[in-house]
Amino acid sequence: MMKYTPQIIEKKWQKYWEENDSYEPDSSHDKPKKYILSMFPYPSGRIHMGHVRNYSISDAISRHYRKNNFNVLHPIGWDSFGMPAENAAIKHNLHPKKWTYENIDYMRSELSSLGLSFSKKREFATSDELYSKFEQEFLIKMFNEGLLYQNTQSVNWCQTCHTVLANEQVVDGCCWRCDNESELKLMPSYSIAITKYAQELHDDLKKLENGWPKQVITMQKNWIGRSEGLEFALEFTDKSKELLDGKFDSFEVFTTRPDTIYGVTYSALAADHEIVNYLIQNNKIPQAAQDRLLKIQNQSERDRNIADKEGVELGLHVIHPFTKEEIPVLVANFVLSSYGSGAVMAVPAHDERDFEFASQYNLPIKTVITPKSGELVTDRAYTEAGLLIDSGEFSGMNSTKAGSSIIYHFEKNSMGKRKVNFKLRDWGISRQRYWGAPLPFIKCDSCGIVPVKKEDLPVTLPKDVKISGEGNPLDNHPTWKYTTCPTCGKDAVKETDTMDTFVQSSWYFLRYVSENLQDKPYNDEDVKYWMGVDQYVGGIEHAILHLLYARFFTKALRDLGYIDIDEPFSNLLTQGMVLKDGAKMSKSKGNTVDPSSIIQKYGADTARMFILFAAPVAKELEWNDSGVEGAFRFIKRFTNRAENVTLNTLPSIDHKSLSKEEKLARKKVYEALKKSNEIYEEGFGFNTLIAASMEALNALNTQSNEKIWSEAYYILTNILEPIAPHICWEIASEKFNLKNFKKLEILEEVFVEDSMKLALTINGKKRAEVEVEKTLSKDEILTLAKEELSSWIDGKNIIKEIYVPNKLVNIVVK
RNA sequence: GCGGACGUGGUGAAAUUGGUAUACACGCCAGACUUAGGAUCUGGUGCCUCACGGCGUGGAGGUUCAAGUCCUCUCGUCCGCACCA
Repeated sequence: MMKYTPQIIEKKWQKYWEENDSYEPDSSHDKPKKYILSMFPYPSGRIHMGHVRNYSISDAISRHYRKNNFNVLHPIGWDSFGMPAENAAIKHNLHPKKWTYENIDYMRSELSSLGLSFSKKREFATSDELYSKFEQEFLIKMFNEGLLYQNTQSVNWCQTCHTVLANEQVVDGCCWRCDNESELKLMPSYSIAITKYAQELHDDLKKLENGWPKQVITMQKNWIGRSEGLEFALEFTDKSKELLDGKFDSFEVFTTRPDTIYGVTYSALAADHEIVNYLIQNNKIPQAAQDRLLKIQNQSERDRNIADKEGVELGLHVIHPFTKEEIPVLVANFVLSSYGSGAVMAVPAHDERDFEFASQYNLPIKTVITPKSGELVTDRAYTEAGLLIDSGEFSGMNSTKAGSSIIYHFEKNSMGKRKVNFKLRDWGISRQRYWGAPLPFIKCDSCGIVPVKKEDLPVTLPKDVKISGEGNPLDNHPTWKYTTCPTCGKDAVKETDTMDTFVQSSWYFLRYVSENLQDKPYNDEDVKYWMGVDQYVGGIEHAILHLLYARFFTKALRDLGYIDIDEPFSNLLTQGMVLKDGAKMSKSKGNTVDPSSIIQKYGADTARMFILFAAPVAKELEWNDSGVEGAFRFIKRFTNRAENVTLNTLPSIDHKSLSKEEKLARKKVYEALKKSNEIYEEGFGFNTLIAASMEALNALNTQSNEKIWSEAYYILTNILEPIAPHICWEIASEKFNLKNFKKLEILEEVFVEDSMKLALTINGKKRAEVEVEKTLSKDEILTLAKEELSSWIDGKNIIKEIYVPNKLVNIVVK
């Protein structure tokens, strides 16, 4: 009897795969390819169950396609820049680089204990200087093409730590490390002009509809926030122009509801609109109003979101473009300067915010849209479409038609134009950090910002660095930043900001397509062959940021002439979280399960099988120790029964001559094979594939035909190999010399049966079951059914008789 | 508030085109083997009922010979966005 000893056989096969380079892709491009990618890990120190789930899924997919004769690329690497390394440096006085690369070594060994079929020769870390070199080349190109720029913008700043905080590092308005309140500060920083691609990023979501989860597409759509409308200028009255010293004649507003334009009763500006700033700087409004404006200006985004509506009168008026009435201009705290033109036309009768604001400040409310049917309500804003009233020549039109007519009118008379606006903002990539990729620019007093010369790349981090948590370590370094200007040769300083780590993860999938080239990031032929990623697997938490940035980078690199694809990830699978006791596993909650201890106790195959069996891949997975035991027991049983295999090849079997049990066993085995072909095409239902395999083993146990056992293991070790590779390699090599690891044909004959089971139902309710020969006619079957069901029919009228072949008979009685 | 997803046994979950609800597993119960069992094997297990039978996929209606599946309304849970004009 084969004894199941995962600790021994798993080591054995891992060593074998390593020594034979079993999972390196072919360098030739002859075969059809599959690029299977799991989101690369941050080397935090140890792997967690989320990693196990992620890589178990991508590994199963990779192994499946490899056996089906695809050339498979399934790489792994490390997203290795980032703040935890600096925090470790502060806390434990470790150099970030040492901490990071030691973590990588440890996690690499943890991952290999899972038996993952990674293409290891392409492994790299994003903190490798070579990777930075190519990335810096991309960034310089972006800079030269105007896709990367520097400006001064408002950032989250911690006064205590003297550093900029990323949005996600501000927790409840406070610095996540020192807990002091974070504030907004104007600082020079680098931004990538992702907004130039807003339209394409929006439009190309259509191309992903079949390959990406709907939810992710929706989230990206919302984030990009495309909206169509009308942009036009509101002109000041002469008196107001005078107040503004003739500096401003008008300002632009944007609306998605041009049909409501006759309902405009006031206009609102953002608190930091340039006109408002002019009024403040030139002392044109009372001190009290200025104070309130400054207060609103300095409010953090978070405070602003929860604040009540607040307005400040400016004493300015504009002229309504149609009615020529004078309407007041105010500052409203809910108007954002970062969206549209930072100013709105306000229609209180048909916009909730405008209504609330108008009620609060006693501004007029003028109804111009009525519902097509039903009563018009006036105690709140009516925001639906309807019919226009009191709207001059547009009265009587419906909203949609009026909207386009009004835009047409504006365009014809050069008063305004159709406009598309996006919520998406440019991507600020400056971080005042040490452990990040340096920005390859030099600041020169005479020449401004100058890219580092190509031959001087990469710009690398200094090794000797003091990381105290205060200030920017690169800026504080005694010598690092001093250099000379590449253009004029005068003294200059290097840029001391480093890049957001999302820059590295925006193109790592391109680096994998070639094997560690030293002189360029990748070969063009390799990109052509391997891209796009056929299956991307990762957590839903990256639904917006990473996936949007990577999509953008792909398009930008395309336009810069580097690559020739539009979208990087053809298919996306977002796995669910791993929970314990109903909550996400986390150290602070103390509900973690360490993958390594599970592997030690049960083996990697058990861990992998449990995690794929316990829930559908996209759903949350509740960790359950008894469930793990169940997976372990199945693998043990599967191993023990292998003793019934006596033939070392696929036997030929005369199906017709088999007993009922034997036929059923074969059918279950081939059903599992069929399932295994289906799930990789659609849905990745590993849970049902494993269930089908369990059913097959249960059915096999009811008979003892050696041929059937041998055939079954020939097939089952093949289809379970992607899930539990070690034990399947062990059994398949022992019994079949691994000859069964290839595409297997489905024998349709095992599904052909001469009899069928029929449910006998009365009014749709199952009352009996019969097994009948398939040769019986419909009438014979109905007669038989009525006999079987006589006790239910007697004394009643039969109204209808329905026979569905292979399924049921339904007799309708009254 | 807006948008999306989802509600099936004690638990995780199955269920082609509408066609036998609860596959598979966990747990539980009983038995076998055993010095022992938290190992292994066998059988049972939706709920109510002694039984006949009845009821069952969040709830209420509807379509249909037939509804977990389709339609309408409703309740609940989760997720995302959240003053974007």
